[in-house]
Amino acid sequence: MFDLKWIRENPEKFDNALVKRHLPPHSAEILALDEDRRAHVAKLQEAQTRRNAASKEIGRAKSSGDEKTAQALIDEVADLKTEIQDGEEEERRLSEALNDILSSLPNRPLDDVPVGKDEEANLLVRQVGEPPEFAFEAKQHFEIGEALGLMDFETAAKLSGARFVVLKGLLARLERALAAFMLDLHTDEFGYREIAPPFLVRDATMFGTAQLPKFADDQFRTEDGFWLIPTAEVPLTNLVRENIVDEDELPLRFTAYTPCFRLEAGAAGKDTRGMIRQHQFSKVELVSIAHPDQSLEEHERMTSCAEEVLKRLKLPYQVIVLSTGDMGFAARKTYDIEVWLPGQNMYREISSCSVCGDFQARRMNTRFRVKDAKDLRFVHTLNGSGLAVGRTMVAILENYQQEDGSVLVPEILRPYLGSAERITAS
RNA sequence: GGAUGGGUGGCCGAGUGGUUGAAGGCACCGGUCUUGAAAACCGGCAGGCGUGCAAGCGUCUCGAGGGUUCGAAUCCCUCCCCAUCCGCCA
Repeated sequence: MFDLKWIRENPEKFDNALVKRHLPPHSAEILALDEDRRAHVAKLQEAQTRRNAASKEIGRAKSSGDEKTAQALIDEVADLKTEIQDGEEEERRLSEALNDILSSLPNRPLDDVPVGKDEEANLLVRQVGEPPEFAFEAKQHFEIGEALGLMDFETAAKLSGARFVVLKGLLARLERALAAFMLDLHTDEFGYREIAPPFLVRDATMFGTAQLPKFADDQFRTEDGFWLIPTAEVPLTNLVRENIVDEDELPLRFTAYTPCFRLEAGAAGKDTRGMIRQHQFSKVELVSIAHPDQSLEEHERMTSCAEEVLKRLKLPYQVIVLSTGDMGFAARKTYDIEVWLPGQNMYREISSCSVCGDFQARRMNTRFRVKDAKDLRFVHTLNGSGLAVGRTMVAILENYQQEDGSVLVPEILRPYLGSAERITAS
């Protein structure tokens, strides 16, 4: 969502941002609507002013017993009434039209975001860790998991169809261990507050983080009108919807371990095998509600918090900055963290950390009161995966695989797995 | 699913047709007092939109929309949301 006043003053910047996102310019259309709307508002308010003045006079006339003057004024006001009603309706219509456009346009990329058509234009920021060398041919995670008898896609298909998995034994426990490890790290060391949020939310919540109205087709919806969250970003960010928060409690940092549900409507044929792309996966999410002056700094910090998970798991990864063509709708800038997958011989996304500026805050109407001034400003919001648990498991299986088909447990996870050092066929 | 009661400013909470955009309290801001702080006292303090260089002016908003009325937070209708009790249930 955008600030109309800002668009009025910076139409060319606004359009440039859209062009960077490979969308046609919209400022002319928006400003025409806006101008129309303001003209109507002015006219409407004028009529309202006259009505209000007349109403007051009616009160005075009546109380002084001047029925004749009162009646004349009443007749005058009756005419104004239809004018006002028509004006209100027109104003509502124009405001809605304006809102429909504004809420369907993506956020403006920051200036330092590489401009490009798609992921080809993403830029490498840094690489950390060395891909492991194997004396044998590295397998993909699903080969490893299935051979261990702990990862079962066939049974999952029986239960739920494609893009689901059943994990068993130590792999099921590994999922829980990873979540616990990540949450402990983010809460104990990085100051995030652990939240256990609802996984079903309503329209307004999905609108707040901008899944709605544009991406309804990517979401699961219950018959009762609830949406299954596609990420904990949705409930965590909306924790402060319609709130006025204290300036000195910023930044608010939240983390949650939740399942995420995605229709993957546009991903037919992509990553059909294995756990990479599922309708349901779990993720530990990080969300910050930040002061506008500190949101960029917070973005770097959040990214480093997510990276720390991979460092401690000793998984090699790289950080890239997404190009304007690859960035999500609400983001102004996004770092993706990609983990090395020996079985695929490539880096794959395991985390995405975005700073959204005031884009979501405007949709949620989340503000803070400026100290020593009484004006209200929109907060900035950020979100990042810290990390996607399923893909982290994939990375562990592939990076820690052994020639005999077993998988070593990263040291830091062993306390969470009953001291198990190795996952073997059961 | 059945039955009630509710939705008012950052928060609590008065207010059932006529300067009520809304008492009072809390919080917050400024000041007096104090060595400093607290307390006490005095003063300020809703948001959106429009207009204006600005001071300001206008307008809308008491969950949302519609209606009655010269006039609605207050009356009527529809919808949304919340709470409590009963039933069911982890």
